[in-house]
Amino acid sequence: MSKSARARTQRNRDGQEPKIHLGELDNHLGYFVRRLQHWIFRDVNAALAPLALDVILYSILETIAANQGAAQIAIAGRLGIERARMVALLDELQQAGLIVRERSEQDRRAHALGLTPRGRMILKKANVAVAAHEKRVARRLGADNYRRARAALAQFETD
Amino acid sequence: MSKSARARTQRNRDGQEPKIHLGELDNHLGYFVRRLQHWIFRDVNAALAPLALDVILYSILETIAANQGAAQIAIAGRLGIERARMVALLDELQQAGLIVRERSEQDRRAHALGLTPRGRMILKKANVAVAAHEKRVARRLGADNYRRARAALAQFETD
DNA sequence: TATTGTTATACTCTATAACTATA
DNA sequence: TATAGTTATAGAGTATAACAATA
Repeated sequence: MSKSARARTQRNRDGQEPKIHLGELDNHLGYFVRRLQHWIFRDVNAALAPLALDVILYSILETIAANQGAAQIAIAGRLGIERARMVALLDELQQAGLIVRERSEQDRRAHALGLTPRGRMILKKANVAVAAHEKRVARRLGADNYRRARAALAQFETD
Repeated sequence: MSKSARARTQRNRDGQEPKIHLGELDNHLGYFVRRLQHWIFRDVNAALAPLALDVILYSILETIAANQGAAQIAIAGRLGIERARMVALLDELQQAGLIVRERSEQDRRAHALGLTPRGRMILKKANVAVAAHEKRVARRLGADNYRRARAALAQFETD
């Protein structure tokens, strides 16, 4: 190993950690997206924890609310959740008394999903918590950056 | 269930799936970030697969290259990887002959990480593949959106 | 006492395949 | 034959705790 390389394993003179550079990663949107996503994920989950929800359960509740009577596979497909995994997530929401699964009259293979009164009440509280989280994201990112990022990313459509 | 709710479990007249709305999710940066991150993750991993790498192994290689001689914990900390998980990832890179772990002369607990000649060669090819991926992201997002998103997100600093 | 690398464990997430009841 | 929901399983990712060597 070169002398300069060896030097980087040491602490600096002032006792600080040596600064780690990112190389090409600094030019890749994917790195920044992953870093932001990680922070957002933890912050929003902390915000939802008092309601016994996480961001996935919340997203399912909100999507059911916006599409009363939709089938499991439709909600799962829109949110990018495997239908096999959806089963356990809906079991959880149902056991918590937040949703109902009724057999669809049009297609008796399908379950028509809906919120219970309690589900609507919890969702309302969740939306308050998530709005507060969203403000933290905006403050953290800076108001202008937040607006620009949201505008830019909102136009991305998955296959 | 109401008649309108019941209607949404059906296909439309033209046989198309009924459109699923996102409700409040449409106002949350986190939803867009997650969606983009998912697409990027799959695309970059497909780009790196021919080199027997994924985006995590690539990120480690690139960061080692930019910080020759750094310790495992320093690289792991910068990339947000648990040091326990780092062990298996470095095992993989070492078995593939891409990196070396030398005992640090300054701190004999630590491993000084470095790339082998083969590691440098593979990393060079990986950076070509990732640059092509980055162009796909930019095209998919639109050149302006891509620039705005990168500029906005680059300023986000994790704790 | 604290830290680096390591091992082990448990939990979650993802991806598949197969089964049932319906279409 | 194909689809919606379900069950089961294997692999990957994440989070912890504990240990040996070293600081």
